[in-house]
Amino acid sequence: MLETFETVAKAVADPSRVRILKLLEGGELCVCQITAVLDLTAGTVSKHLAALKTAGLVQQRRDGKWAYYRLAERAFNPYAPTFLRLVGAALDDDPTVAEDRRLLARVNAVPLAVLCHQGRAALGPGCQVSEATAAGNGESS
Amino acid sequence: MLETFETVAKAVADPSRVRILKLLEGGELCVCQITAVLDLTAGTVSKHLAALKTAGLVQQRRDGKWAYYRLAERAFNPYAPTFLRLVGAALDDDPTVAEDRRLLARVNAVPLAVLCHQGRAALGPGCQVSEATAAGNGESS
DNA sequence: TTATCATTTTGCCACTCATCAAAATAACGC
DNA sequence: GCGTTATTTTGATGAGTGGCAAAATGATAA
Repeated sequence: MLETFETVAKAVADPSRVRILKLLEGGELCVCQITAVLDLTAGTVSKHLAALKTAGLVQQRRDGKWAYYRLAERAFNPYAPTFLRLVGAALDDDPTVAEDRRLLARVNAVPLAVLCHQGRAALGPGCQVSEATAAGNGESS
Repeated sequence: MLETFETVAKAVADPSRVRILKLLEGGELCVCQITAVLDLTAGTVSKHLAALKTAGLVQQRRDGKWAYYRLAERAFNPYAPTFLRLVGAALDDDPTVAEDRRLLARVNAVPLAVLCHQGRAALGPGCQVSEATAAGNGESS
């Protein structure tokens, strides 16, 4: 019991995983979509999703090559719904979460095949975290 | 914001700290009382309490040599009350938590001075975790 | 079957963390 | 002040973890 609780709490205690949960509030997403928003390696995102799944916080659906994840509606972990509600009620005004949602909107405009192949680059200029994000970011040439 | 959330979530994601929170539901406790129940080093318990305090989950009160901790009523961390409610509503039927409460009852029967000095030994026989806890534990002689 | 692509798994590394033992503080009593 | 006692802090250590790169797996298309 304590261990079950610990599993869910640990799953929620990581910022990347919380960001994923907040993204999934808008509906199910493909792994490569999440990867593009978070700007992490696909392997890393996959591991995070596995942790969330083990904790009973998300469910998986496979459609061909793509794997879709969504917030768990049927919870085998008794504490999962409570934590999901908690996360759902929190962080809506967090800047990172807000930015993630903004990026998600652009991600949704890109076909999956293109997105999976190009990654974050498919979002066009102004979305490369690595450079000129904090600065003015005004490359026009 | 995300970081603030993370701090509280991480604080709750450790079994020892959850046990402390569940103990404090019965009212404020001295460090040595918590130490006796959890059967950990005083230093370890102190560090756990510091983490809970940083997360805004508990408050501290000093009375002479003794330091008392209690669940936070005034929360400077906006997520603390939610997590406290969550923990408060959970794990009441967990065996470890139940056993901790049983031990706490015995701890409360011992004067602080004695408890602090003798530690868990002050609880009398049958409370030494190291031996004969999983077994029948029936010493009657 | 073979090639291709999305996802997952696996090493690996840097870093965090829970724990203990011991030293350092804090607070009392003398 | 000095000694005692409770708590906190400080190394030190072993276990766990998030990240990436690359290999392995799953699944489609040719």
